[in-house]
Amino acid sequence: MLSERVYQTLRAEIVHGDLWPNQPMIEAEIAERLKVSRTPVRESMQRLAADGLIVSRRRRWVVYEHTPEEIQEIYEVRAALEGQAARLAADRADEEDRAVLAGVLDADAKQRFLSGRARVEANEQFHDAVVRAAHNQRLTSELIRMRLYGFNTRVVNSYDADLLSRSWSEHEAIATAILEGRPDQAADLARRHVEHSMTIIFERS
Amino acid sequence: MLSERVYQTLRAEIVHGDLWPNQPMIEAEIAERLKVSRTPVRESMQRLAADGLIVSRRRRWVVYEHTPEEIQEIYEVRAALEGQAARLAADRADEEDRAVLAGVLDADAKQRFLSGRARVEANEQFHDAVVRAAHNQRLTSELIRMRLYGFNTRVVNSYDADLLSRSWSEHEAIATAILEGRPDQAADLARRHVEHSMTIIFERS
DNA sequence: TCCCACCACTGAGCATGCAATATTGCATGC
DNA sequence: GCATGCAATATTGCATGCTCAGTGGTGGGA
Repeated sequence: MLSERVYQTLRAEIVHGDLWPNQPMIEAEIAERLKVSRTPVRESMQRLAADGLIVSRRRRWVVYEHTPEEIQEIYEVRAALEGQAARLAADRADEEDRAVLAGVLDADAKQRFLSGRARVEANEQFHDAVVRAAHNQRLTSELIRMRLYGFNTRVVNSYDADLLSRSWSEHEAIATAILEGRPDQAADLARRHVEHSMTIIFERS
Repeated sequence: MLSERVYQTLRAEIVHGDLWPNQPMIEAEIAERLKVSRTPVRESMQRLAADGLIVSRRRRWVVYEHTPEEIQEIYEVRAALEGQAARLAADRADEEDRAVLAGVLDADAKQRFLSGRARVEANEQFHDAVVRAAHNQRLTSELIRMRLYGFNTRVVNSYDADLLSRSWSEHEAIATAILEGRPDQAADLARRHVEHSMTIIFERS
């Protein structure tokens, strides 16, 4: 379906940062650029608006700029979900999940993360490994929705060496709690990990 | 906007149970019934599909029927969010929140709930009071999304006197933890409360 | 009688036209 | 020089027509 393709394209452009907050999104312009009619573009707009990525202001679509308060709120929701993911992972991780989790935390990955070369990717891989071990598809998709904002990438990219190191230790602690089957502790650590990264955003700005 | 009105109408019809799972939703039919053209109906379909309420099967829209596994997944997500709401409420509830929370748990409300007369409403009022005290708009809207499924209402309606009583006690315990400012305990109790109601669905079916 | 092929029909995907409305720029007056 | 009102323009909201895919029904042959 064209409308699906348009939606994916626009969403990627917003999250990746090609389209900036407050930038107007003009139906006809996008339609021409993507070589489709306005109809699939309109349908994509509805979905992007439901995702909270764009908003209609005075009969115009613009990329939405989240206020600091809203970013904090999103992080609080995400903290709850990452906590639940870690909890369920500690209960349910099978052999394959454990292998994946151990894999994303090996010495090689640590080097890449701490050096900053692939910090965003390594970070995502860890959180993906946890959520995957939770065996809950809905939780997975909700967490993807929460990570679907432009500001997430910026956060991890703003870490200095000290914070990268601290963040990695937290990952290790969460993984250990999961692998050793301590759901309450895993949930607590994961929640605090997200809360911690949240406070960093606001200290910096 | 017509498309907004159509969306609200259809969503309400699905959640309320006027439209049944697997029932086909025909664009032209709905357009005629609601006296609008097919365009706003199409746009509503996109949003309903994003909500997971309808699904396109072989080029036709039908009301989606969640599998038991998916219902369990949704409850696990909701457990995490209600837990977080209770945690934040324990940290942040102001005088007005406390009054509301006490109000929905007074002797009169208890009577109405236990007698079964207004069980669904009283249940929603309690959870609303908690989420309101959490002072997090995003968490509120995510929780509303989670309660937006037809099966939720059916759950509370299937409670017998014993379960109603047990459920009320859990509400009281959560409220106490919030009012006395014990976030960890409030979160734990709220999460277990949702998990508990979840297990009931599956024991019954 | 049963099975298969073909055809008509239903309904969604997309394009486009038209109307309504908000915005912008310009002219005019104070 | 600045404010105000009007006209032109930009852009969305909605309606409708066309096309194509999937479905079901019907007729003919084994």
